[in-house]
Amino acid sequence: MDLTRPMERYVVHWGEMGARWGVSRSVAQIHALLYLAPRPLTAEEIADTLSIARSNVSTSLKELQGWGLATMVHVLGDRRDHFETEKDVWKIALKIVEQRKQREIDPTLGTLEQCVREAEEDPSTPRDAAERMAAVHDFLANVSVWYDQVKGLPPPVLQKLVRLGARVAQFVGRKRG
Amino acid sequence: MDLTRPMERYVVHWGEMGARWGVSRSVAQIHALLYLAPRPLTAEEIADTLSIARSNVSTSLKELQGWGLATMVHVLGDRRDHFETEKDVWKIALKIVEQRKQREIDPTLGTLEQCVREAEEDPSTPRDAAERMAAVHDFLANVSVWYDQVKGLPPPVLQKLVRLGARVAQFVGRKRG
DNA sequence: TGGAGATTTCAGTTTTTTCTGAAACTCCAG
DNA sequence: CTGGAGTTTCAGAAAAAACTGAAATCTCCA
Repeated sequence: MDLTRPMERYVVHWGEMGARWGVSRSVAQIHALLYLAPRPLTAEEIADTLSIARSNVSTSLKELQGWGLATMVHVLGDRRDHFETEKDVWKIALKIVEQRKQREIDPTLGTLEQCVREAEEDPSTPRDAAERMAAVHDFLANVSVWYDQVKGLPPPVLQKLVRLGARVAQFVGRKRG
Repeated sequence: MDLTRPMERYVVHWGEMGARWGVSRSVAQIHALLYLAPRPLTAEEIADTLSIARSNVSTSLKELQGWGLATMVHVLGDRRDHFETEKDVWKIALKIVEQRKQREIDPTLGTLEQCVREAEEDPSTPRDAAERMAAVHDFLANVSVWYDQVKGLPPPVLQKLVRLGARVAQFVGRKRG
């Protein structure tokens, strides 16, 4: 696919961003490309457009599919696989958060629980340390539960909430005050 | 400093987590260590405890200070620098988010603005593509403004909001409905 | 002023991650 | 079957990131 200057810039920047957040450059670039593309692309088109190896595209697409950020589709009369991505930014964001939660936060909660339990049993671990670990655990658990509730809300409602911003705190304050 | 088994496990896990989120292992481990430590530690103690080079500790501490996650303090009668970290998990979280916003989101907003502007001027860039870039920009801008409002709320209020979870949406819905 | 303790810098090494290209595999039409 | 288009796998190359140790710098005090 042909990339105009601004599109290229977007894709490159998105690659950098991905890298800073623990996703490989290629994966992020491919996602950005699919996001801008007017139609599903084949792996080869992607490789050509971004100048990366065909095999790299294959691997990266698999990873994107694992994140739920790319889906394979077929075009009538074409034997090749084509790929596209969600275009709704809110849905994209929710998927990313969901995945990171599943892959990192949830396992961390498990580990922290064990740490806290062991720390409480172990007489040589200072009480303070155990309490601090517990504080981190509780924090993550709270945020996790919050997210599970919020993720179900339809994007427009989420948008409304975000637009309201801190004023939500006042609503809530009044309700309880 | 002596690390008991559970503490060691905590520190190691936190190191892994850091690595997955774009912070070097050492930096994350040092932060975890300072978080658990009962008193400010010297760079040398940190190096010994974590078995990493003294110079690495120096660099990492500087980075942590840059994030606002470690502060230098002095102990009476001791010439060496000692380091400690915030113990309130909410405050730690807010600092991290604040920094990532400043370092990554804000510059990204700038880039996206330019991309969108150029894309609108450039006749060879499809209208669709320009609109999609704009959608990402607007999304990030919204979240950014939201965060700026929310970060000022005192941690206890934030906690309350998180505990309320999705029910906040209903409050808001009723208020407007 | 000099020198010991403390810290930082930085060039080079090690480790980790990412990417490539060739080979292997799959699937289908002829 | 057989051939070719399409895709995946994987061992090794390349690139990027993290880490080390030695030397330079700083700082305080006798």
